[in-house]
This record gives sequence, structure tokens and C-alpha cells, in this order.
Amino acid sequence: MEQDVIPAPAAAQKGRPREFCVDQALAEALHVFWAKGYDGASMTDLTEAMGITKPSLYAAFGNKEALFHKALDLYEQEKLEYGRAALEQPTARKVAEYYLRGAIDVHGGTSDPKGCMGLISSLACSPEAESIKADVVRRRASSQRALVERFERAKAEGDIPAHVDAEGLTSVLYALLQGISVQAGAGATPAELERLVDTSMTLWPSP
Amino acid sequence: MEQDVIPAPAAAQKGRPREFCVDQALAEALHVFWAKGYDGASMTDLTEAMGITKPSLYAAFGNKEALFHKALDLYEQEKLEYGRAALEQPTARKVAEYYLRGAIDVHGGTSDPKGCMGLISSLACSPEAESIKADVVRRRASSQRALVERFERAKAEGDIPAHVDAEGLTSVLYALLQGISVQAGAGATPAELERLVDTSMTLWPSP
DNA sequence: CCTGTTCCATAACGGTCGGTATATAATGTG
DNA sequence: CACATTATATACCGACCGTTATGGAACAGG
Repeated sequence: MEQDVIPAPAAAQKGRPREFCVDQALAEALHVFWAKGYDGASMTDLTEAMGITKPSLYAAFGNKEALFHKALDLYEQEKLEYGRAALEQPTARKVAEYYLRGAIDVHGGTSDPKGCMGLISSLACSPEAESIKADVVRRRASSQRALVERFERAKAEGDIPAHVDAEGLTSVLYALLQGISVQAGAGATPAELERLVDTSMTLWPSP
Repeated sequence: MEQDVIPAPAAAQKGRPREFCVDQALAEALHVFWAKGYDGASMTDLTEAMGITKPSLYAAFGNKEALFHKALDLYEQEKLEYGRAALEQPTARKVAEYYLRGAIDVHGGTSDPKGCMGLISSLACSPEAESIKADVVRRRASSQRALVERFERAKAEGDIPAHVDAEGLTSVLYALLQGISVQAGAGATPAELERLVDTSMTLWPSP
């Protein structure tokens, strides 16, 4: 079958153009999921915040679950960027501190909802949200693995005492990050969270 | 108005006796709340697990929220007992280790649901469950205060270096406990959690 | 027995959930 | 203009939510 060369007008929309910005609507949806969790965010909550109707949402994003996965992508790109930057810090101590201070900024700030969106949406697991939880757990395991490798490199560089378990240390750091999110969500002030981080750093193993 | 002296037969039931054991039904309800969280546990889930009908539940416990508070009482009494025992350990290090190992037993075991019931029910906050969250936060703050006092005593006893912040250290320990619950809920094995605790203990400040 | 009280069982209440069918409005193309 | 295509708006779907009204069953006291 011969196929005509498509002029490729890049955005040749044939029908009626949509009246809202997909990216902006997704950002609003992210905010709702972040504040209420996957189960707690109703379609009415979402459509009202996004400023669109339900059919528009389904046409643009598929369904609630697909919308959440896209929102989680955006969340990781925009809000968990500090995790990638942390790995590039010169010493293990600075890696940890970058992580912890970043968590305070993102999860304890005032402009965004308190706490971690992944935690909020995955801890309470309604039966139909099991795939949501699996997605969050998978992403967390992936980034955790990168941190283990970073700490093993630090051990090789003499940056961390040889007797310290890199995997154990990673679990400890992640536990602290999760604790920061939990306490931020429970109403802890940034000052209290900084006290937590300051004390954590005094405990950090010196090379 | 003169009032007759009530013979007080202690359990003078006048009507038809109930056909189920309230304590046992409450224990079943606890299990459901623990596994699914407050919002995730439906009345149907609860009544089926408790082996009673909805009118029986309402007559015996009031409503869903009152049932949850009673279940939370039972949870604290039975499952968070180790928290009180931990405070009586001779040294701050042993207090912390008792806490952390206890958390693995309760939240990482196989007989009960994984994770912390309070966390699961309070992190995702549907608008009508705000009082649930407030109750959990209040109970946590109360027990956290007791731990701060214990660590301040430890500092006075030379058990913890003077330069360590007792409140900060308490926040750190609680963050670790919350992290243990989160990771247990995400599927971490007891061995992984023990690795977390072992590493935490190597970081613990020596007097 | 009868009455009062308490409990169980069924069924229903209004409301919200995620998801859609239908009809209409707005665009590009002939 | 007609036509195909796409987006919007309204109204609706069956299922489930927490809660309760109703009617009958089991007990104590008279």
C-alpha cells in the first residue's frame, strides 16, 4: 500500500480545539492527588480543580488511574529532582544532608501540600489502588538502588567507614526521609524538621 | 424525688441477650482497620469480619468513627505496649533499640497486617476523617513527649553526650520508627528491617 | 399469659463513587 | 455549503457508601 508523504504540520488538529491546557490541568490534578491521596481524590475534586468536565478528563487522560500515573511522573520530575542532584554531591555526608534538607523543602514547605505524595497515596491501599501502590513501591526501589550504589562508591573512596553496611545505611536514610514526610504531614514545623535533620547529621558516621 | 436503692446486679440484662462477644468483635474490627485504614475499611468489610450485622454494630459501638477510636485504644494497649516497656530500659541506647526491635515485631511480622495502623489511617485524610487524624496525632505527640523526657534524663545521667539535642534525637527515633512502618507496609522483609535497625544502632551516639 | 425491653435480620434511605451515552458546538477540508 | 472530526455540556448509569427504619425474636418481671 503506497502511503502519501504527510506534510506533517506538527499540530494539524482536525476537529474542535480543546479549551484547556493539558499540562496546566495535569499540574492541578497533581496538587489534588498530593493533598488527598489517590483514593481520597474524587473525580469531582479533580475536575473542579482542573477546571474541566469529566468527559474532557477521560478524553485527555484516559481514566483516574492513568491520570495519577502521569501526575506521579510530573511529581518526580519537578519535586523529586533534588534526589538526583543529591547523588552528585562529593561526599556521602553531603549526599545525605542534601537529601534530608531537600525533603524538608519539598514536604515541609508551605506552598505545596505537606508530606510525600507517593506515601500518601500508597500507604492506605484500597483494593483497586493496588497497582498505584505497586507503582510507587517500584519507583522507590529504583531510586533506593541508586543510593546504595552511591554509598558503596563512598565506601570504596574511604568516605564511609568500612564497617558500615551500605544497604543498611540507605534504608536508614530512607526511613528518615519517610519520617520527615510523615511528621510534616502531621503538622511539624520546618524548624522542628530542621532539628531532626541537624541531629541526624551529628549521628552520621565520620570517615 | 425519692429514688429506690438499686440492687445493682452488675449485669442485669433485661432484654434479649446479644449473640456475639463485644471484645472479640472489636478485635476483628481492629484487624480490618489495621489492614485497610479508616477510610479504606467499609462498614461491609467490618461487619463481615466481625460476624455481625450493621444494626448490631451501631447498637454496640455507636458508629464507624466511635468504633475506630475503640479499636485504636485496643491497638495501643495490645500492640504498642512495647513503647512503655522501652522507656524503662536502663540506658538510652537500650531504650532506642527496644523501640526499634519492637517496631519490627509489631509492624513487620506476619501474623498481623504490615505497617502501623495509626499511620495508615491518618496519612490519607479524607475530609470526614479529620478527627481520626487529629486523634492519632494527639496520641503520638503524647508518647513522643514521654520519650523526650526519658532522653533528657539520660543526658543528666551522662548516658547521652551533652551536645546532643534530646528533642531532635526523639524526632530522629520516631522518624526511624515511621520509616520502619512505611517500609514494612511496602513489603520489606524482617531481615531488611533488622539491617536497618542494626545500622541505626551503629550510628547511635556513645556516651 | 402479657408487657416491656433489648437484640437480630431485612431492606431501604439519600448520597457519592468512577465512568459514559447522548447531543451539541467548534474546527478543518471538500 | 456539507461533512468528518474532535471537544464540550448535561444527564445518567449501576455500585457502593454510612446510616437507619421496620418487624420479628428472645429474654425478664409482673
